[in-house]
Amino acid sequence: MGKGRAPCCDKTQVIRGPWSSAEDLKLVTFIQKHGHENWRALPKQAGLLRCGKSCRLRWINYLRPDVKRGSFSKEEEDTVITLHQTLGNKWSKIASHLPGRTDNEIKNVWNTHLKKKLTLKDEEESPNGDESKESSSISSSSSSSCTIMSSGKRNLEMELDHQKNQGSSTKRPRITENVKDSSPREVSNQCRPTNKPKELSSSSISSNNSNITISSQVDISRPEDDQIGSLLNFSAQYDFHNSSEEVSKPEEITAEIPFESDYDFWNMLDSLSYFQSNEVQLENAEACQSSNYGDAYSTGEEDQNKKWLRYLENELGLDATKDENQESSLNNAAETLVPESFQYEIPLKPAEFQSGTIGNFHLWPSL
DNA sequence: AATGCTGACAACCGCCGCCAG
DNA sequence: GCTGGCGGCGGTTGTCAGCAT
Repeated sequence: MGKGRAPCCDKTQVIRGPWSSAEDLKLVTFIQKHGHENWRALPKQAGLLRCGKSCRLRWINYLRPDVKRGSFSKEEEDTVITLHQTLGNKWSKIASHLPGRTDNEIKNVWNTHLKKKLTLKDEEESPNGDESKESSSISSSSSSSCTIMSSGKRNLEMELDHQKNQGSSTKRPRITENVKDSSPREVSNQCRPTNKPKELSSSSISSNNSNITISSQVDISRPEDDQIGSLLNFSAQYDFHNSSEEVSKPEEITAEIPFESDYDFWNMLDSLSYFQSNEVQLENAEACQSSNYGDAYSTGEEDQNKKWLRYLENELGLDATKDENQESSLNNAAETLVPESFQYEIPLKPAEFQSGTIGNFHLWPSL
């Protein structure tokens, strides 16, 4: 009534910007337990000082267990290009054809990579400077683009291959040496283009598994960066396969933990000294592995949850083995894992992350 | 070594469509 | 049929790592 649309949330009462691992932990834990029937109410219920939309985006684009991360394969890129010709900027529709890929990710890939490639190709194909060429290839649903694409596609594929061999090969995952925070940028390093993309797929035991295959995307060259990703594999107690509806009914637990493809990953973890020195982490890693084969689930759901939560803590670097402070911090963190309590506070200024700690929490192991 | 540029991507913003009341 | 709330979508921005100079 003359008021206009009410804002989705009070901007002054919510945290904005990159998500901390503590927030991720809260969100994942809450959704795992309660699902996400009401995004607007979720932040308050989960003890998060975030906008519901922000929670939703964070979950869908990053925390959701079936999100496939890492560089796009040539097939995926081709699929995006093809679908974009017919669907235009309907990223969500395009994403629906690429299991595990989010609309945001596809949009980013298109805007930063594919669009330029197509433009370059078109210019090469039509050096006469036909003004229509660019729009025909880039424009969303132009039917005329099919002609150009059909002729340019082979070149595009070659170029994509070339680019993979050159561009991606020189890319390095971003180093978290001096961790400012646990923002997605650091966490997402797990799947940045690596110098051995082929190895990634070959290391996957279940790359053709239509089920969750996030693990196959893990950049094994930086296993320590895969903390969130791997924990989310493990956290997939529900059948997350059905995208956004996956956790709406928490009671439908399938106890499915698609972790098998991480065998090499865990072997690599074993070879890392700092992990070797961390008994808790190894213990939980082993528990995680055994859980994959169903062993751990014989101990009951509560034990599963505890194991998962402890694993979660370690994956997030909430290392309890260092000293008493950190141990008590772990206890505090564990409390936060029980959604009923919602006892600890998130608010953490970015500066607090500079030393790699959040308050008492040890974020990442220093290398 | 320092600086600037570029690419990549997470996150935000605002609009739209659906749906319940 | 109207209204408001909510989820979803697409466009845009901000930030930072890596690279080039």
